[in-house]
Amino acid sequence: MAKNEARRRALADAGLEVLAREGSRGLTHRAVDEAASVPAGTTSNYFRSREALIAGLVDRIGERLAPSETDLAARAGAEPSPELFADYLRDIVRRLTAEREVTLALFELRLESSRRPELAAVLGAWQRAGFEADVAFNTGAGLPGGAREIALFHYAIDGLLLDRLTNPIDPGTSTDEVVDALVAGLLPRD
Amino acid sequence: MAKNEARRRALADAGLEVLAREGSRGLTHRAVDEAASVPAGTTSNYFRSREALIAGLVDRIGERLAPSETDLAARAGAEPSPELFADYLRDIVRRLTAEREVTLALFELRLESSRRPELAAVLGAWQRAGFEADVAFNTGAGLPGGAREIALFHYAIDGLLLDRLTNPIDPGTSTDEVVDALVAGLLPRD
DNA sequence: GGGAGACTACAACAGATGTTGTGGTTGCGC
DNA sequence: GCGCAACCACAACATCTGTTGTAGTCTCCC
Repeated sequence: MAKNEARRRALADAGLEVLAREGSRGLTHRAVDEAASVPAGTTSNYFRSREALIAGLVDRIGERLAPSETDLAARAGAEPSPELFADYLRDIVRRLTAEREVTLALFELRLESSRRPELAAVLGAWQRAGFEADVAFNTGAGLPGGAREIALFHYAIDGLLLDRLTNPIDPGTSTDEVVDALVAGLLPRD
Repeated sequence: MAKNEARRRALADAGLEVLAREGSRGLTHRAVDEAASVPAGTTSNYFRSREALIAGLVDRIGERLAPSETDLAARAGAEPSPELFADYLRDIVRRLTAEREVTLALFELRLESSRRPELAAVLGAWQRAGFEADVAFNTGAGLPGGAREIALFHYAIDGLLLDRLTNPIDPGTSTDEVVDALVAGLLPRD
């Protein structure tokens, strides 16, 4: 049993890279070894089976996409307004677009979870927790909109990201403009 | 060279089934043979390489998800209104949710196209054509909203479908309600 | 009914992949 | 210095996969 956590994280990161670059099909122990520049067999030592490897990637993606302390602090400070909400949203989208690799890997994992119950449990719980945190922040900040409205934003942002990271149907409009239009439409007035 | 079109379609359908059920990783010639209940090697005869197989699936998905004649006729008949627009949208979402298999396969292919330029070209063109048809219908029907607004609907609907087909974050709200909320928010007033 | 051409079943092979085992090395407590 | 346990590199194996080739079968037109 391997326990070196730093190396484990490095391997998981390499795995996410492979997943984004080559897709679920290319995600093999050996490919991760190569991406991480470690001797062949190392990934097999840390993640004994392919299933374990995927589970490791899910854990790691949770770490990578968790809001940082500074983000949370910034959120807590300012006073609520639709403009602020739009600011946050633009930031999130910008970050996820920049972390293209992780975001694409997350889409892969979400699809994978549609056919692996044990993955669905872990990933679903993580997603729902994030969603509920968003709702809590929103209501806590005195912004309009409850769970339903926040869910709408999740749907739209997910679809937007998928579009922008693959084949944009409307490349003429900037991503920020799209986000603003979404906020204008979906955030309840007052 | 094989030319039996009916069998070719049957194989492509089986391929989409495999793609949805097992993911990109499980999509192999032999798996398609099995799903289609044909002797091993048949899929290899029709789709000489894995790439050709994927291209075949894209073609087939275009056929499967094209709006039917009757749909188009129904669209052409009625007089435009936001309610009608919502009706259409609910129908589309219902249909894509029911054809879970094809929709999931399409998501797989979209992700795959993010790393296969030749796939991106075909799939991207198909997507953009569908998008432009939606825009044309919308403006032709005298409904408010141009390309930008229709794009918002595409994003939101895609995200909604992905959510509903994998791990719904807000199972309490019915899909129809979500669509209605989207129309209420995103369709320009008058 | 016979022959040409298309279609199909099946075999074969090289390379990739998941998984397990086996030694060797390293670092740490005593 | 010594032993122990954790960690690591590497080899090996059976299985799966993509791809190609070949021979058999069917169909349809003359």
